[in-house]
Amino acid sequence: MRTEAVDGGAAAVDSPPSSRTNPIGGVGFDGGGERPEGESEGNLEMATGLSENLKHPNMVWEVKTNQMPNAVQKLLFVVDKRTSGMSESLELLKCNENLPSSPGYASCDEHMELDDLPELQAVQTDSTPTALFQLGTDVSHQEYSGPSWNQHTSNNNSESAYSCENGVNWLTELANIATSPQSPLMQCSFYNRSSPVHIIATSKSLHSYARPPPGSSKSDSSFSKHHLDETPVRHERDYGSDGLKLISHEESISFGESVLKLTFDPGTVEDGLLTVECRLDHPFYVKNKGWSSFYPSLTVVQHGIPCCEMHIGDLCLPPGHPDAINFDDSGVFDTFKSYDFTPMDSSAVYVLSSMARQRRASLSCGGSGSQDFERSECSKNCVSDGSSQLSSSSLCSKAGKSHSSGTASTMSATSPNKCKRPMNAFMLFAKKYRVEYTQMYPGKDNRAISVILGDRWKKMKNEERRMYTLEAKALAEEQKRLNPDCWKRKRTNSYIV
DNA sequence: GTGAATGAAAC
DNA sequence: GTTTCATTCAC
Repeated sequence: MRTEAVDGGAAAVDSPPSSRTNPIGGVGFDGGGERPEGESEGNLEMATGLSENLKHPNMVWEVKTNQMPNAVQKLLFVVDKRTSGMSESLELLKCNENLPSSPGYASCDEHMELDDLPELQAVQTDSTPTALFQLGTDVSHQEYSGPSWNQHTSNNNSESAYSCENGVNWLTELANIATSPQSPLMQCSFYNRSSPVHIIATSKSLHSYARPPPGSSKSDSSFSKHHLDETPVRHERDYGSDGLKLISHEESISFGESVLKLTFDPGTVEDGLLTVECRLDHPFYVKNKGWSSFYPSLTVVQHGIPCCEMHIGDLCLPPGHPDAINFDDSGVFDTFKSYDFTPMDSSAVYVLSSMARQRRASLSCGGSGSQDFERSECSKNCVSDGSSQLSSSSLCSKAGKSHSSGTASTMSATSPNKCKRPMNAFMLFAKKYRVEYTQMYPGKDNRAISVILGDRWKKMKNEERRMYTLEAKALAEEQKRLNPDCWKRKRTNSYIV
């Protein structure tokens, strides 16, 4: 499979005849060759090819199977920016990795209650393989009559409701496009959707294929046929009904980038385990926690999605999952109130923050509109997330934890103007591994753990530290923007009224 | 409240 | 160059 830009400022997902294209989303599995002995686990790897600027990664889907580990299919999602007006705004479309709980889905969660988003509709699916996805600046999604990105969409979608009028705000149009039924971002009904989710959704077949074959090993063609013949719905129907339980994670370097290798347990014996590679900042929707990632602060900066910290045992849900819908993540969404994004941000973050602002205005909840107040709200929301044991985004961290420590929780109501310094790279590392080390060395005092952590930190290679440094920088930049005085050194008692 | 680590930023 | 403070929690 290949993806390439086409003329007219369009992004296209082209599926050559020879590719074993997964009909639901344009990611295909190349099931060729024999499965290496001893491997019983499906291995679906996804990687996002990052451009030099992390903010604007080219999305590269990479699919491997155990049957043919050396055969890697890459899907590069490129947006042609030649067309005027195709600002960075559209880049969000290529930044979405579209995992079941990918950033793109944030905008399509019914429970997000985005007042200004088009109403979501159940997406019908059919089995027709998708050949092309195209977005043009002058053709709004509802007008597009060519081969549909998502042919699993309902024909009776309320397209007319989203009609683009002259002079419509580009961002609004973008939002419409991004949230249209045809948009890959909107394939959010887990059981119906295509795209990323497909990664997991269709992995059932991959898994089944990866399992020890009932008889002789399956051939490439059989796998291919199996894939093409079955509709996504059939794949997804009984897949992940209870979510995917995260059972292990590790960080590794892939294509020069730090990636997370996650292993999920679908919960059914026949499905085996699912191994996925994704970016460090990839958010997942976790049962009873909401959006979560291993690097919440990176996620909020990269995708604008405040997250809780993800842990082993977390149950990842697709946004369309009933449990996901029932989870009240309004607090997470309200976090967007904290960000004062400008059109210069030109990202999904800006779009979402704008929506959040509109929503806030419509709700007219009153109270201070100051950032500080909102940050307090943010903290409160994070803390109020009782199901989340650990911190939410570091930007929205435990500042509001309000335990007795007077110095640490100075962002409380008593000193609303005080914000906490963002963590540096080591602190992020320490926070992440302190628990692990504490368990590893039971009985060790926390100070001793700190020594071990410091020692470990010094021994780490630069590339290993890089992810933390990156996250720390992102945090610092964000904090500077939101609170330039954050690093102001304490003048004794001066900030305590 | 202290301490133990590291690092960024203010003094 | 020095100081402060981010996290964490037993003490």
